[in-house]
Amino acid sequence: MASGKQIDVREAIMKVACTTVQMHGYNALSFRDLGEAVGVKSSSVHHYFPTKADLAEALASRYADDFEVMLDGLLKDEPEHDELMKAYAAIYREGLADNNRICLIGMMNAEISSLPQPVRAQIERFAGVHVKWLTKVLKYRHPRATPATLKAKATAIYAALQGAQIVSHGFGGDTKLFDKMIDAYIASDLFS
Amino acid sequence: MASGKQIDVREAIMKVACTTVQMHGYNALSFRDLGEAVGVKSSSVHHYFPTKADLAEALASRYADDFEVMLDGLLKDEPEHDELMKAYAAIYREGLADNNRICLIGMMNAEISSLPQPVRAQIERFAGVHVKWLTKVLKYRHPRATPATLKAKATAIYAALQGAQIVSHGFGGDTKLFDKMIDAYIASDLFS
DNA sequence: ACCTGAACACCGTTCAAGT
DNA sequence: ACCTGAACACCGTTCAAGT
Repeated sequence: MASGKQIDVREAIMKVACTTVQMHGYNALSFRDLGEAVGVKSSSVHHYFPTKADLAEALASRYADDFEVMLDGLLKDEPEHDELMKAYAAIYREGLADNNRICLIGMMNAEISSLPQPVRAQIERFAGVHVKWLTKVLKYRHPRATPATLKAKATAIYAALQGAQIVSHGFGGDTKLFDKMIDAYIASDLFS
Repeated sequence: MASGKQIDVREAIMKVACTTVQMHGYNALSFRDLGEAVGVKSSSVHHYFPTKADLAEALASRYADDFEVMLDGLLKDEPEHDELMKAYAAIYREGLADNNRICLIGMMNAEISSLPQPVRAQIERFAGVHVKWLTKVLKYRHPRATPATLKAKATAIYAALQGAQIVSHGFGGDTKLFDKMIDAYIASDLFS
């Protein structure tokens, strides 16, 4: 049987809130707009998320969870290194192509000063998930490289993609610009 | 003789506003706080900058101007390529080390949806200044490379630095993290 | 449990009024 | 020219009151 209505509303709030933050940012997110979008008053939104920070924490936590599953899924078919890296870059590209959305955590990185500690913990966890995954992928390519070297490169790749996405976001979600950056990353061996 | 008081107030507003946006973002910038910081009421701030967007445009425009001068200044002594790139990366590092500030335009890239066209034009001009300068630097190294290849690499370097800075910003302005990313960029030949 | 309206101190903006 | 207070519709948040 289907879940109660309260879960639907909570779920609807999170969906709208996530895409809104990805498009416009945490500070541009309004509880009144959020309520209107899901058909309740802003005071009802507070019933599910007592404060805006609580909502941000829930969004960041689930976003990290989803990426952990998604990234592991990419490894299932044991694809080649270059295909894996292209698939990873494609994730960032898809956000831009769909209403000029950027990574939720990329946006939160910029707005970090507005976000309290529990949200920051999720932001760091998200980065950890990405760096761990990229380190794993790089290790197959460079089995004799030191863990520190692999991790540094993984972190650099993560940052480079966040940067390519945010700069492209500033240019109206220009996917052609994004593609050129990715090609240049590949040409410089940053991805290999 | 010294300039009139109106210039001092206008100048003070811009200085405080610039660092505030670099630290907290455009959407976190308040005309009331701004007035309090410079000793006037918020309605007086509107006398110098009719709207918040006008202030943002003035900030972005001057920021682009300042970088144009600063970057050209780096070429004056005709330093070696590697030194130039390290000097370029050091600019981003300095912001992080000073109250976890990020590039004004990097922050505006994230908050682009809150910014009207005149501000976006300055954001694009700023990116143009950086890409043009980086292309020039890269051309000395690769005199036979095509303009398109050089520009693509220059754009990728610009985005990679923006990303390294924003991710480090999310980690409390962690300059050690930033340095590791830069080292990985250098190791992968992204900067050469 | 879920929702609401009213209140509070905030926000950008406008404007008539001061000097 | 420069500054102000008051008003407007917004904002997150709280809370007593409903069902």
